[in-house]
This record gives sequence, structure tokens and C-alpha cells, in this order.
Amino acid sequence: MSAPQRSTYRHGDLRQALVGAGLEMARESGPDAVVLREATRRAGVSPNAAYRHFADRTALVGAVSDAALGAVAEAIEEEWERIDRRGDAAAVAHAELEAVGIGYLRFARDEPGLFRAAFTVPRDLESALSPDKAGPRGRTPFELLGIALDDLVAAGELPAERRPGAELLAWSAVHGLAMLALEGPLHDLDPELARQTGRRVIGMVDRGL
Amino acid sequence: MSAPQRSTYRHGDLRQALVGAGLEMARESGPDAVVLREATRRAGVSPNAAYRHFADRTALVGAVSDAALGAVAEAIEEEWERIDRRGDAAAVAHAELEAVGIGYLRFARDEPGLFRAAFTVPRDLESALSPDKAGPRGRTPFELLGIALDDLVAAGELPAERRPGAELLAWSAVHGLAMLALEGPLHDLDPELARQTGRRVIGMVDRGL
DNA sequence: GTGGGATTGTTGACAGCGTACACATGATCG
DNA sequence: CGATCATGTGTACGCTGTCAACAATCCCAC
Repeated sequence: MSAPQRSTYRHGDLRQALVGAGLEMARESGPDAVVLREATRRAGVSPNAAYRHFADRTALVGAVSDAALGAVAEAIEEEWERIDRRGDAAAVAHAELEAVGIGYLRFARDEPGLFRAAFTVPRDLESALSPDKAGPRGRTPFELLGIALDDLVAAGELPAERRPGAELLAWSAVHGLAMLALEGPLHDLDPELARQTGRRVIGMVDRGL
Repeated sequence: MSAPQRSTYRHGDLRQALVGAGLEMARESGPDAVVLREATRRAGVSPNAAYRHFADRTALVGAVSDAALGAVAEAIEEEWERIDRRGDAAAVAHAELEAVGIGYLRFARDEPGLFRAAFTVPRDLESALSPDKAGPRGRTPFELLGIALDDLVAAGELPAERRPGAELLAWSAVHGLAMLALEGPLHDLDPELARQTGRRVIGMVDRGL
């Protein structure tokens, strides 16, 4: 599981191994639990070896965060694929928006540690949107959200003048609920109530955009 | 400023001094920057003295978080006092809701470290709502939000059946924006754009509740 | 008042952390 | 084949949170 005895002096792909170990730790207790020495231990390597691949601990956590973002994208795409596209354009567009929100919240609930690793680590927008953090279908969460909003406009369900920046509004609402429920005051909100609140938040976004 | 030489063996009010030092550190760089040993240093006391007042570092951070919550309450109340109450009930109710949101976001912008200390530390709801974390006028942020929503219902601006749990919806939206802008991907959003987005989020809540 | 807990602060120690510096190993390419 | 450069190792330092044992002081019962 952890300390793979290796015969070669070189490791092979230490960088990847460190990120993997970091992901394990983050999954259990969030990004703060990513400890550099422990990662090297799990990779079966001396502590300082990490510095050949990361400038410092922050850089490692950043890489872990990137990987976590990819996992979020995957969760959202999964929900996206499930949409029934036989209805009219308006219904489909609303379903798309809902899918993004549901996927986002589902991931936050199922993988709180990774979720916090993905979004709680300071990074700039362009980095968050860069395509190498996309899901398996190659689309980032932000892109999917954008498509949903575009489709709402196209279907006449959202006035075009409200379209610019609407991502931020939708994102804020859903993200806020996730954070409050994860590490904030809603920490031990009843799970069923949390699910229900999630739906209501998405409804509020849909109505209020 | 920092190490107050004291003559007496006893400190006087060490607990308060530690919380104060913790607040300073949190203000600069958030709750993670609150380090127990440094707090004792600033209080002019040996490291272990802290353990007479806090079970461990977590407890200290918790106390700091409580104090930070009080500061949030104060910021919101400030905005609340500024409301022009001469209009009709509906307008006042909307203004109240807006005041809570604006105060919340203003505090997040002006005191990001304290904001994160207040809301990023795991705590349960009842603790977050307990009145000892209220502002100078004795009302917690959550209470003020509740009053605003009640007034919306009274003014016929919010269907009564949507009232229960509406706090969570409003709170989520505003909190999400704050978190994304503080330590998330919106980290370096243009300040003016951020302000504007804040207003739009509040508008979305007002429409979408 | 005086003696004896109960409080509160101090000393010393330990393991674990991130990281700097010097060194060892080995793959790669002239 | 030998030099170079990327990669991993060893040792060390200062910092952290926390434990255990000890010391000073306050305060209350006599």
C-alpha cells in the first residue's frame, strides 16, 4: 500500500507518486493534511527528494489541488451526461444548469477533503480554467457552467444582458452552500436537509440570475 | 507593542491577551497563521502557560474565531443602522436584506483574515448563533438576516411558504462569493468588478429566494 | 494569622515539520 | 569512455504543538 521498496536508485515517476500520496492525504482531511515528508515516506524516498520536483510544500499542494479540480470536473460531467435531451431547449438548458450544481454539490458531499483541496487553495482564475484540469471529456467545470448559461440565453430563458458574469453568480451560490456545510457553521447540517437545501439554492439561482 | 514586561507572577488576564494576539495573527493571514507559541510570546509568557486556558491550539483558534464573528456582526449592524426607514415596508425589507449582504461582503473584503477565521473554522450552528458572538447591539449576523427575511414576508414580498430555511439560501450565495474571492479561484478579481458582482449576487438572492 | 489546597505560570524535553547545504548516484550524450 | 546534469541521500537547523514535573501565588478554612 505505502512504502514500495525499490531497487533502482531512480524512482521512475516520483512527481506523480508525490501528487498521488498528496491526494490520499487531502482526501482524508483536506489540503492542510498534505504533509511533504509523509508524501515522500509513502513514495519510499527521502524527504528532500521532493524538492527536485516541487519548489516547496506550497507547490506540492498546488499540484494536488489541480488534480482535485480534475476530479470535480469528472463528477460534473457525469451528471451532465445524464440529462434527458429530448425536451424543448428551455427545459434542457435548465436541466444543464441544475446538473452542474448537483454535480458540484455531490462532489463536495462525497469528497469533502478533495473539494476543499480543489477550491480552498489560492489560485488565479485562468489557472482554474486552464484545460489541463478538465474532466475526461475535456471540459472544465467552468466551461460546462458557461455552456448551460449560453443555452439558457439561446432558449430565451435568460435575458442576454444578464449573461456576462452570470457564472460568478451561480458559482457563488452553490459554492457558498458547500463551504458552509463543509467547514463552516453548517458543519453538521442534517444530510437530508442539506440535499434539499442544495436543490433550493439551485432553484434560487435559476430564478434569480 | 508586543512583549509587555510584567512584574507580577500572575498575568492578570492571560486568556484575553492570548485571544487578542491570536486576532492580530488571524487578521494578517487567516486562522492558520494563529500559532500558539507566538501568542504566548506576545503576551510575555511561557508557551505552556496557554494550556491553563485552552485545551490545545484548536481551542485557542476557536476562541479567536468567536471573537472574529463578533466583528462580523458589528460590520453588519453598521450597515443596518444606515437604512433609510422612511419608505414603505417592502422597500425597507429589501434594504435590510441588502444591508446584511453588503455588510457581510464589506467585512470579507476589508478583513479577509478575520473573515476566514470567523467562518472557515469548523463549528456547529448553535455555537455560531449563540448571542455571546453578537455585535454591540446584541444581535448576531444570523438574527439580522432572519429579521430581514421576516420583514420581507410581512411586506408580502416573499411567499410565507418559502420563508423557512431561507437564511441558508441567502447566506450561501453571499458566503460563496466571499470565499471564491478570498481564497479561491477568484482570488485576484478586479476590486470594482468584485463590488459589482457582490451587488448582483444580492440581487439574485432578492429575486430568487 | 496561618496552613493547605487550588490556580496559574515556568522549565525541560520530545517528536514532527519544512527546508537549506553538501554529497552520492547514475543516465545521457559528446 | 568520460563529463555533465538530473535526481535521490544525509545531516542539520529552527520552528511548531504538547507532555510531565516543578514553582509561585492566591484564597479560604481554621
